[in-house]
Amino acid sequence: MRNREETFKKILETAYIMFADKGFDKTSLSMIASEVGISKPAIYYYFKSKDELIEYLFDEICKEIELGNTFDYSDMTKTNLKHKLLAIGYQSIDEQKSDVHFNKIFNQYMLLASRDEKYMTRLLDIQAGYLKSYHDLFSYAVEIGAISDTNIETKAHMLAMVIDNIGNFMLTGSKLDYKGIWKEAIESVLREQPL
Amino acid sequence: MRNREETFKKILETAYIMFADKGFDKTSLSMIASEVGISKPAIYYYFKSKDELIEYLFDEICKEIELGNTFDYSDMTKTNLKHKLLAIGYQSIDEQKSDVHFNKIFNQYMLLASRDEKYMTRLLDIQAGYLKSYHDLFSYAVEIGAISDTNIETKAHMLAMVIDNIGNFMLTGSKLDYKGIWKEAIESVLREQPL
DNA sequence: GTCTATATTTTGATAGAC
DNA sequence: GTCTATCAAAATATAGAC
Repeated sequence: MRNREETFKKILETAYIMFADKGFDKTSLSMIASEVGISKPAIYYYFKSKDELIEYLFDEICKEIELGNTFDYSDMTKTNLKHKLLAIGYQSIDEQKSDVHFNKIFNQYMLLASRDEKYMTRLLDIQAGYLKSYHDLFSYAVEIGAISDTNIETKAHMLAMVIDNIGNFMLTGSKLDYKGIWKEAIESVLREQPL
Repeated sequence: MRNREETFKKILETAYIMFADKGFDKTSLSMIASEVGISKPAIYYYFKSKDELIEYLFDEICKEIELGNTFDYSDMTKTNLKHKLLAIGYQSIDEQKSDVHFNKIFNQYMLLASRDEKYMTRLLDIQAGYLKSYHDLFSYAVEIGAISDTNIETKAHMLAMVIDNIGNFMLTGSKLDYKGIWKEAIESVLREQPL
């Protein structure tokens, strides 16, 4: 016997994992119910349709991303910029390892978005915020004189592309030197153009 | 009235587009048949199941990728290396624009792969070949003395990450300066470390 | 809140005529 | 080769009892 809140949470957690592992379409409400330990109609007490469950999960994931979408660079200095950037990527890589489900389910929402504007607008927002967080960091680095201000937006986008795709590659199980790749990306970007 | 070969081809083309647009699960054989202009059972004359159709399409796509997975750098010189690299990325970006379906369907196979080893092994092969093609190009550049040989594998992987993810970002419809990002990636990588 | 029972729809797939 | 007719399975969703 569980109360409303506990069951609700359990459904969300179970759906998150099963949707990630098997995909939205290959995960039926019966399967989720069975895994949660309730009957299928019980799910309809909490969500009025499967699509609503999928959408609710999407909202939760979006909120969590938006929370972690900014960097703390209050203690950034001319000398520790490179260290800061390295740490950002390394942390992202480590997080990837600890939550294997996130990227799988997120990629499914990306596909959903290409067919449903409701998802698309939200994802574009997140993407823009994601790119902006790198740009803001570089702007600050320029402000404190840590780097020159040439092409900082493009550089920021380039780094975002690298770390984002590292996540995709990790999903496939390829054993590459991801931290090395990130380090190379940072060092490349920070190398100043010789005149 | 069509002959066997024509109908077969039409089914494949139609399935490719519909699977990309709506997804494997949301595209039924009835819908494909209707679009092709035949009845659903007619499809079973050519493919013994929906899964087989999906798999056949996968094989075709893989073959095509493998064909375009190598670069021609026979005419590479010390002075045109940067131009060569730029051209490779620009071409990839332009191709992306002309075939909007490719990345959509390919991402679905990536998800399939995470649940089916048959797809995974093939995709890992392709991925490895993809990364290797960049590595080989850099090795050749070292050979002809166009660049130093420090970290060339990592650099190659970094570039591959960038151009590959540009494709993903383009899929979302984000209007970024993709060619600028690629140019920045190339210039960053080619900048030699000051001693 | 959760259940059993059931309605409804759709899908993948087959049988068999032409 | 393609069709009509049909099957069996599975899914979403609802009704109504407890």
